[in-house]
Amino acid sequence: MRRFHVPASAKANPKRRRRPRGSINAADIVSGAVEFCRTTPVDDMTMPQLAAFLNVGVTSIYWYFKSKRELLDAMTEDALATFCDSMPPLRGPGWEDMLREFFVSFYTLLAADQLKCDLVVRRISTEGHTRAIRSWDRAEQLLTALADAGFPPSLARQAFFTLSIYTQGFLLVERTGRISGAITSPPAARAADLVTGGAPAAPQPVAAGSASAEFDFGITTIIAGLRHLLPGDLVHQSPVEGGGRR
Amino acid sequence: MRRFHVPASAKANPKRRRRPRGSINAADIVSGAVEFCRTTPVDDMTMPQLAAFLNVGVTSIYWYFKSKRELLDAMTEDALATFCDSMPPLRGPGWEDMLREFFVSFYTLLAADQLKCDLVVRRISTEGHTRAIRSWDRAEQLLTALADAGFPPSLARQAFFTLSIYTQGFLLVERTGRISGAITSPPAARAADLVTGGAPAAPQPVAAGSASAEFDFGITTIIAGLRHLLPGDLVHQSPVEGGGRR
DNA sequence: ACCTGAACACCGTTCAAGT
DNA sequence: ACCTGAACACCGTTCAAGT
Repeated sequence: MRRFHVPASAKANPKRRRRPRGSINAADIVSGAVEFCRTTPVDDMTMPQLAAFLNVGVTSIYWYFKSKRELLDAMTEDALATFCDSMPPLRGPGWEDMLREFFVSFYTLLAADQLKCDLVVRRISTEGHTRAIRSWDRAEQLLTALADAGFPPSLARQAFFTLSIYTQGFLLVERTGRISGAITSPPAARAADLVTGGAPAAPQPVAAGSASAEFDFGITTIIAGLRHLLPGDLVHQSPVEGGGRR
Repeated sequence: MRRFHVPASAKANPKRRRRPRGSINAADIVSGAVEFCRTTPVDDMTMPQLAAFLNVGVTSIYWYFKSKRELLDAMTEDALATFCDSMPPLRGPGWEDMLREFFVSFYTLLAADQLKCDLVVRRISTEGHTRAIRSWDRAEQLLTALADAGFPPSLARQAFFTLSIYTQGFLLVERTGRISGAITSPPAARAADLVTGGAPAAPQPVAAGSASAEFDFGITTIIAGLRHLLPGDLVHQSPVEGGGRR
């Protein structure tokens, strides 16, 4: 008997009343979106969903961000800032420990935070390479330390780049693995299985500890390889005994 | 004066006439989709767009694939098969050259084919690790060769895994870099630049040759690191003499 | 059995107001 | 100036036929 049909999905929460003028701002939207993504993967975040979560009209978001892309960029900026802040200071006694600790922190921090991982890793590769380091003092310190250890600057940058790619690759592979978790098609499992190498033993559910052990293996291997490229080529001037370098 | 308004977008090409019974099949759809993606990135492929390209009703696709996901899986299966076929046989005289050639081919093949890269790299990480190799004979050959060279099986698998992660990481970073190419917001360029390490000199347009040189650096470094883990530890049998653990 | 347009619930974004 | 619902063009998918 009703005259016009309003589909349930179309009318955003009818209880909500018009908000007063200054009741939201860009920062609130970003932090709200971050909070929303503690529950839902960023890729599934939707403007209407976010608006409902924030208790605003969808259109209001567009007053502060002219597109979803721009909002995501702001979230990324945010994630990047807190990520950089939470990276511990460098402290290894030698360049090898410094490198290892840096990238282990890098990995650990992002592996523990799904949203930060999605945002930061996705963004990281997006910019030019050379000027990248300049904007992050911790990274620049690392390069300086490598230079002090005897690496020519271009070698130091390549070393950093290699470790960075490996770490990002590890995170990305872990992430996409998590997402598409259980693949639907059992008949398609033939060529589908590929390259990925081979985890220790666990067939499917890779334990957190084991993933980290696998990560460490790569870092250790790369650092061992870098040792060879040191111009002085002292390699590791006594076998192991001392527990390694100095 | 027309009685009903049909929006232009809604009526799929009006010239097209109903197709006869057996005029399409799953294989045609997959190969058509692959052809379509020579022009458009997979991520932008749309069911209506694909249908128009194939000159079928959208719904017809759903007769053969019950979802877009399933179609993409079929395309991936396809890409994986031709990718495996085009991997050249192993031939390096030693394990080091074999590893290097394998992963350089891996990289080169996928770097040259946007679609294959998107599909294969995305899929690769999706499956369990251990059984992955078993399904690809070339990979299994490699592991056998590593075993012959003296690597214990679990070490061989970890070595393979590390190189694989690095290669995938490199491809992914290159790919996402290409996609979001020119970022919209110049003011956001601050913390946005991060980690990525530092390409030789080119500010933005990374030359193909330079990317490949960067890739090679990482492969070489990792292989050099692996040399140290050989149990016999002949390393390069002079400077280090005793070598390390055991 | 195979092919199809209309329709549905959703999305990102814009328009044209309301305050 | 800031907040808003209605509307638009699109998407993936399903329905209810047509042949």
